[in-house]
Amino acid sequence: MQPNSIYYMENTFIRTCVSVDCVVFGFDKSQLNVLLVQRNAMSSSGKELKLPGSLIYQQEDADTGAYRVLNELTGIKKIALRQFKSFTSPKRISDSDDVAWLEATYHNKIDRLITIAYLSLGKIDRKLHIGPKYTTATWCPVSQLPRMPFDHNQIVEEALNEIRRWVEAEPVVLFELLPVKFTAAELRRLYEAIYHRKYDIRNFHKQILRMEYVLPMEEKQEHVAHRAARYYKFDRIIYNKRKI
Amino acid sequence: MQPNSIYYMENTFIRTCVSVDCVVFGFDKSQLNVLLVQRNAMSSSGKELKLPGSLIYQQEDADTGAYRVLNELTGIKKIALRQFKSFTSPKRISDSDDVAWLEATYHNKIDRLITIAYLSLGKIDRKLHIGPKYTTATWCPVSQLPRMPFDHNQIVEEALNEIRRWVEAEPVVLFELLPVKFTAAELRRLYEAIYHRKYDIRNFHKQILRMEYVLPMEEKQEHVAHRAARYYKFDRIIYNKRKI
DNA sequence: TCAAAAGTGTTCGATATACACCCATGC
DNA sequence: GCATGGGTGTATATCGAACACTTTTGA
Repeated sequence: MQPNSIYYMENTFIRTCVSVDCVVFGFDKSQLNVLLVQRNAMSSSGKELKLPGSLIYQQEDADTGAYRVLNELTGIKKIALRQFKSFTSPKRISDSDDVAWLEATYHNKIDRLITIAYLSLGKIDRKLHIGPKYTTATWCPVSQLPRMPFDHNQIVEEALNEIRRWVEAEPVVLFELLPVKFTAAELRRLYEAIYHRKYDIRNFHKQILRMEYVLPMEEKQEHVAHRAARYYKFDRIIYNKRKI
Repeated sequence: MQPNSIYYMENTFIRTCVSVDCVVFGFDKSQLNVLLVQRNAMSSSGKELKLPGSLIYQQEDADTGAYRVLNELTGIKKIALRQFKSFTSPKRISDSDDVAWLEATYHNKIDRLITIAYLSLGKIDRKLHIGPKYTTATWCPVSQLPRMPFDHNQIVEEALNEIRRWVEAEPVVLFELLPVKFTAAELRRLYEAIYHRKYDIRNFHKQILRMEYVLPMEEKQEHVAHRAARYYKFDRIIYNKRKI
């Protein structure tokens, strides 16, 4: 029996901590932003911003942990959330700064850590009620993300793909990213940000007409230096009645 | 500070084992089947069949663990595999039979276990080279699944949704489920099994024409008690060249 | 009066759906 | 010759893409 056979390794099954990390997207005029938190400045690596996350507790499942993280961060109780991938590489905590930060934060020696990544969406103008764990939270445009600890940059990359699948399965989530009343151009720019392509304005108006749960309002923009745009609103009742 | 506040709980972050469980689908004439293994008969619960799976090792990521499980089970080295969801509820190992089986199998007290579920596809007529861990493996029609341990029934349910997403993203996986040469009717019945709906025969032929990587062959069925059907084959080169 | 963005219609090709009859083979 | 399943074509609706000009408003 060789030392590296599977039989030799049977007594080294991992026992590991498990964390959740949340990629919360917001939308601001023309681009997607990610909500990042500041980790206590004790690093020389310059990686001060990271995804909000937490180890999960003994009696907690991952969904509950993710809700807890977002609630501590934003004060929001009800928020749509979607697990999208686990990240399990043994190398994901190889950076010594990251190891040191983990041990300082959780008062435990942590040799392995897997994380379950969640996707969520928020309105960017909502006030954040930041809990005691983090000092600041920042919306950061996805095109200008800093280098982050662990594999958080990769997690955001994959979240950007997942958001399309989510929108296709449940278009309602789009309207989590927009104000209650929004213009056709705002909705179009949101699609453009998510799908990373341009949409023809005329065709897009037809597309809105087909979304029977997006209702035109009488109200229009005011004090804009061009023809005022009509506002639309999302109708949840019609949305829930639609057949798919 | 209340005993049940998050601060109190900070010293009870989980350290847990992590497993992978693989849902391997096969296709047989008209329905999807799942590859199940027999767990050593020591239970009174009647839950003898389960998804193939394993705890993962200290230096192994989950993908590697899933490849290892399938390789031990089938002897196949190269197999398409897709992580699709983690299952983390503390209650998923509440059944006492399941707890006892875990401890007998892994020689460890296991109080919590999260699993990362994988989806894979195999040809149902392939000979299985079953490794030492399990005695038998069985293809079980998804319509006749037994009650299985842990949350394995739920995992299969979710895999049945995931397979559609996978097929849409990478249609190549369909042909993992079919023999090298197959008839239009076989491909159609595979779609019907995956999408759980009927397809019109004439329209389906047009759909095959549009799949430029599905080539008609000269060869036809022989010794069938009806008009012989043409065989088709999947052309991987054309498939890889296609623009999406 | 100008700059800036809003709003609007038609055409084309591709795709999805509905639908009914003849063909080849083994028994 | 008959039962069984294989193979074929047309018509309609919907959808996505391409494309240019007029309208409204504040500065």
